[in-house]
Amino acid sequence: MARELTHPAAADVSLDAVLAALADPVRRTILAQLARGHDDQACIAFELPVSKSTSTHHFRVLREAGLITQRYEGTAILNALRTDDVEARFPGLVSSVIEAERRARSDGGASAAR
Amino acid sequence: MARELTHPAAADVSLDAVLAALADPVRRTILAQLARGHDDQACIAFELPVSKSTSTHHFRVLREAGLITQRYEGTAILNALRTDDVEARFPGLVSSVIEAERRARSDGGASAAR
DNA sequence: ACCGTTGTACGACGCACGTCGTACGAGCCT
DNA sequence: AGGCTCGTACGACGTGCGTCGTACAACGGT
Repeated sequence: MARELTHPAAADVSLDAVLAALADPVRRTILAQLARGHDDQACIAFELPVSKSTSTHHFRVLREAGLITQRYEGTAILNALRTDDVEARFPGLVSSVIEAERRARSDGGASAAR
Repeated sequence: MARELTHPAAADVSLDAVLAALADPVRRTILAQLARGHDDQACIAFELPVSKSTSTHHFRVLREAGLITQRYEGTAILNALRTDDVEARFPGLVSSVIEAERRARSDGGASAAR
C-alpha cells in the first residue's frame, strides 16, 4: 500500500509550526543529534527519554513542520534534516537553535528549566 | 513599596524558556513591534488581539524568559528588548525569529497555521 | 510460513497554557 | 480629595499537547 510520508512543500513551512516544534526539548534533541551525526538515522537510533509511541509523535511533528524528511527503508524510517528548505525560508533560525541546544547540552547549563 | 520587576540574570536565560516564549504568536507580535519601533514603548501602545489581563500575562512571560526588560514610569511600564544579553547567549536566535516574523507578517504568508 | 523488527493508529489521561472578567493597587492630574 | 489611567492578582475555564499502553501493519530474515 501507500507507505507515503507527507511532507509540506518548502513554501508551506510556517513559522508558527516551526517554532512550536522547536519548543519541545525532546524534538530539539532529535534535531541536534541529526545535525551532529550523518543523515539517514533511523528513529530507533535516537536515545530519547520517552516511549516508542511518543517518539513517533515527535518525529511526525518535526516532519509536518517541515524540519525533517523521512523515507522508508524496509521497516525502518530514515530521517534527515531539511536544512536547505528551512534555511531558505527562515535564515539562521534553525541553525542557531541547534547550536544553542548543543551548547546548552554540553554546558553545565546555568538553569535547566521545566 | 516594591514596584520591582524581577528579571532573570543574563546567564540564567534558558533556551527552553526562550523558545517557549517565542512559540506564541502574540508574543512574537510584541517582539516584532518592539524591534521595529524605538524602545520604551508602554504596554498600552501595542495593538494585541487579546484582553488586558492576557496582555499582562504575555509581557510577564517575555520578561521572565529574559527577552525584554520592563521598568516603571509612573503607572505605565516601558518595555525594551534585551537584545544584547540574548544575542550573547543564543547568537542569531531571536534576531532571526523577529526577522522571520516580520516577513511572514508583510508577506502574504503561504499558510497561516493554528 | 513464521517470527522479530520497526513504526503507526487509536484512545485515554493529566497538566500546562492561553484566555477572560472582575476586583484591586499605584501613581498622576485637576 | 477625587477620579482617571495603567497595569496586576486571582480565580476560572477550555483546549491543546505530551505522555503512555496496547493492538496492529509492513517488511525482512531464517
